[in-house]
This record gives sequence, structure tokens and C-alpha cells, in this order.
Amino acid sequence: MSCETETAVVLRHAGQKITPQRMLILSTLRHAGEHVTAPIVLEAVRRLYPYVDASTVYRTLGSAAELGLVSETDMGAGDTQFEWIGRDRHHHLICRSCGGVSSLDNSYLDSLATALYDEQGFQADLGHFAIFGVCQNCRV
Amino acid sequence: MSCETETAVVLRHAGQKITPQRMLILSTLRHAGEHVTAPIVLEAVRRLYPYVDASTVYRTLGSAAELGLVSETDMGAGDTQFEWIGRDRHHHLICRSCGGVSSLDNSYLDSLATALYDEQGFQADLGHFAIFGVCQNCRV
DNA sequence: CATGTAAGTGCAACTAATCGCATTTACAAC
DNA sequence: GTTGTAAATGCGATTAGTTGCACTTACATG
Repeated sequence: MSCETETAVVLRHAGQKITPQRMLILSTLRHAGEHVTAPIVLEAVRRLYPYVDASTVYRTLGSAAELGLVSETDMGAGDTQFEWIGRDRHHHLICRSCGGVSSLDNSYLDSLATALYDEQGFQADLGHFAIFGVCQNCRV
Repeated sequence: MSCETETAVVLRHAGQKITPQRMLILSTLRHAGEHVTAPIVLEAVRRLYPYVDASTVYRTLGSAAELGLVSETDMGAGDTQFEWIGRDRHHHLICRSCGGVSSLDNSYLDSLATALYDEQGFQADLGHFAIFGVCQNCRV
């Protein structure tokens, strides 16, 4: 099954409709590969389909984030970055000093999620997680 | 030592100047008690000192967040909430379904911070942390 | 207390993001 | 196919937040 079809299945399963705008926005994000901002997605989408509105992009990215298809990360500098996730969940370590972003495997947060569920009854959605701090290089 | 003085000490220790605007903004936030947005802080500050600019509020809250005096939490609905922290670090569990916010003790994240430091050399700043998910009541 | 300077502020212009509402459209049921 | 309807879109208006720059001010030093 192609990745387009797979995305469509996830959307439909969540009760969402398959619109050209939506597929185009998600496809753009998936093939962007790295972190991109909403305005960049908008610009790229408009090159193919000029009359897409900014609000549609924000709404699409927001709902896709809730479905776990994309991650939505506030990088701290006024720009929210989006990234395609697919099945491969991971998290981000963001250095306050150099601004570098590194990925973090899911396993680090599994025990936290388990503890929250057992002790608080809170089913944590750890799909998008940004941890700020200082990386090894910048600690000097 | 009064809380005003204590705040001033933290600011000065970080190489920041003690300005009337800054003290007013932080004082407002401290006595607000709960989560408040930047526009609400701005409005409250302007009642006492009308010519404070929005950018000053954002800059002050941002730098105070880096110092760990306040937490800065994206609640997911387009509004970033600020909260006074002082010495009492804690985190937030935010329910996607009912929007409820509950506090979480620091201890849950200590082991995560230790693991990140030992295995990745990353010194995590866990001062402001928002965990999204579904709370016990909403899971049905 | 006078002074040098680095940090902070206000202003204006701008980008980012949200929201309500009228219109359109995907798609399920017949 | 036709049709009903709930969801999605586009538009306009508005709020939230950022940035560059000229001016001001806190405060350290002598």
C-alpha cells in the first residue's frame, strides 16, 4: 500500500474526510523530511494548488497532530515546527544554547507513561515531546 | 526577605537589571496565582502603569522562564499560559478531552532527567513541562 | 556624585495563528 | 445516480507574538 493510501486509511478511520487540500498538506510534510514551519508548508502547497488558505493548513496540521501522524513542537523561538511521524515515534532534545535538535528514542518515556497510568489514571499521549536543556557540547 | 526582594536577587544574579516594568510584570504574575496568558498580564500591568508595551511583557516573561522563575506552557489551544514557579517546581497533565489541568510532582521526571544526563550527556531543563493525554474521568 | 556602557524599553511594522460564519464538498445511505 | 448531512474550506477580521532600531535607564566604576 502506498504511503498516500496509508495516510488516507488513518484519516478515514478517525472519521475525517479525504480532501485534496488535506492530502496535499500531509504529503508535503511527509516529503519535507525535516522540521518545517506552517508558513513553509503553506508556501509549498500553494505552488501546486494556489488557493489554499492558511487556516486550512493550521487546522489540518493540528488535527493530524492529534491523530499522531505529525508532531507539533514549539521550538521556543516563536516558530512551531511540524514533522511527519508515521509509525516511528520519537522525541526531541533541544539545546537552549546552540539550538541543536537531536532525536530521542521512545523507550526513555515508556516508564514515565506507565507510572502516570498506574498511579494517576492519566493516559499520557507522548507522541510529541520536546525537552529543553543544554547539550553535551554546550555544557563545556 | 520579602518575595519582591527575593525575585530581585534572582534577577540580579542572572545579570539582569531591576526595572519597574520587570518587577511589576513578575509581581503581577506571582499574585495571579493560577495560569494566565500574556495578554492578561499586559492588561493587569497597564492598569497600574499604562505605557508598558506588549513586547516588554513577552520579553520579560520569556527571560524569566529561562531563569526558571516562571513556567511557559502551550496549552494547545493557541494560548500560551504563564505561571509563577518560585522554588516549587511541578508539571502539568493536560486532558485533551475536558481541557482540565492537574499538577504533577517533580519526582516523576527525576529518573528521566538522570537517564538523559548519564546516557546522552544532555542536561535537561525540566522546569516547564506539559504532558497531554486523557484523564481518568474522560477515559470512561 | 559624575559618567560610561550594556541592558531594557517603547514604537512601529510585521509575521504567526485563531475564530466565526457562509459556502462548498466528501461520502454514506438509499 | 440522487440526496442529506456532517465535515471541511475559504474568507475576513482579529488576536497573539516577534523583530529591528532609536532612545532611555540601571548600575558599576572611579
